[in-house]
Amino acid sequence: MTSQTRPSKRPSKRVETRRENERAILSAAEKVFAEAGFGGATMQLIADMAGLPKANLHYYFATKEDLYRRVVQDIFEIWLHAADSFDNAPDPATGIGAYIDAKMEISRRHPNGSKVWASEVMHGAPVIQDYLENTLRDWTDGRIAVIQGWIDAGQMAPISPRHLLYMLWATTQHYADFGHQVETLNQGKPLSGADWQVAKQQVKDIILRGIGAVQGA
Amino acid sequence: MTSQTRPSKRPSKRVETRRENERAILSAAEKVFAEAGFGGATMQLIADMAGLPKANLHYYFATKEDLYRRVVQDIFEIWLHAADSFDNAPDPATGIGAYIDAKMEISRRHPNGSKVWASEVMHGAPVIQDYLENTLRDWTDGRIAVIQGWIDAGQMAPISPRHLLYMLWATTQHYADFGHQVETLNQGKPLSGADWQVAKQQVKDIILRGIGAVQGA
DNA sequence: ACACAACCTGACCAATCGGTCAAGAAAATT
DNA sequence: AATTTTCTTGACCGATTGGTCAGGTTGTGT
Repeated sequence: MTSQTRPSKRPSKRVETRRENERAILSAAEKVFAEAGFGGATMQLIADMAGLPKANLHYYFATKEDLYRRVVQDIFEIWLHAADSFDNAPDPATGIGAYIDAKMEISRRHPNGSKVWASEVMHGAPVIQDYLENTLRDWTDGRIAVIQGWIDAGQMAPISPRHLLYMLWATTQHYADFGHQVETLNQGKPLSGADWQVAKQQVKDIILRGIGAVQGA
Repeated sequence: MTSQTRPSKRPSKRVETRRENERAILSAAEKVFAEAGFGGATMQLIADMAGLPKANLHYYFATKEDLYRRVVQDIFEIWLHAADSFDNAPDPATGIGAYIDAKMEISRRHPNGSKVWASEVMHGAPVIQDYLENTLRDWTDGRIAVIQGWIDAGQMAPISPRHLLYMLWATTQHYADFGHQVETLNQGKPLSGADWQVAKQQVKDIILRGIGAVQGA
């Protein structure tokens, strides 16, 4: 009974430590990669921030690129799942509005992840090109179909769904990727809760009005 | 008469060579910095691309950081002057429309510069923080006043001028910074002239409609 | 033609990087 | 308690980097 034959029982100290260390490393790596870029980041800096000796990082992640890949993949998951609110929406105002909310919240809560993602794409997506060509392309095609459905149903103006998606991505991610610029122009202070509320509302207002989104079925 | 006492005459071979070399270096540097980031870029790679020995780079630009600073500053100038079309516009549709056109054209013609700028800001603006705090802040305040004037004159909806600017920056720069993603989702082919036309028109349509821009005085 | 300044560059260097490894510590298994 | 497995870490290494420098070349003014 004291043994851990049942996997649902309290995890062994080994497993727990491993999970903690991996989380500490990934968290530190996300921050360092976001602040310095892949080329500017050093394993030593990540190790220091994670509170572990450098050699220990290489025990959990064989190479710098492996570690980086994990960070990018984790972000991609979050990024992709933000669109769950997109589906099953009765009308564009609800669906797109919820998507904007979700993506703005990601920019607010995961600014470092957003930056890593942006950096990866900007440099030609060296490690996640296959994700772009498969997962993201499929995802995009699906949402385009949904938007086109709304257009066909006369629930919004006949715009290009694809470019609308780009617009949503750009506008929401700007608050993370260019957060430093936004902060500098905000007297050097981070956006307050109220500021975020205004930003979020304004993005929704302008875009939803811009595409002539109709509320209700 | 054969001498070059008059500065307006044909420049000496020395001056000409210097200008050519500097331009070659800056052009190569922009590309390499955009593709690899500051940390990932190497002086050797820039030198190879510029067709010069590495030591020669250090003759024209003392350090890697000096070279990088010049690249960023040059971009900033272009970026800033895109707003000339903004001023003296009779109404929001004309002014903002022209600004969108100008910035979309920059994304199309100077994608590398855009990426370098984005990368610089994303990493906390280590070399152009003072530009952000002074030049850009003044510039921004000025345009905010212009937009507020339009709002007060009832020529557009009462939105937050500041967040509108962020939206314009984000949407237009997306086509440069995330150009690789856009291209991947476009069957892996670069946007055609027609594609750019559609993108440009759509950004203008949605935003101008979104802010309730009124044409004419 | 001469002298001076500007420009060019191969060879070189100290510093830093990602990654390795062997030897030991800690935990799990028997 | 013994043994095996997993984890930890300081010391180390080859490779690459930004930057230097001495000596040569080229252009310019006199």
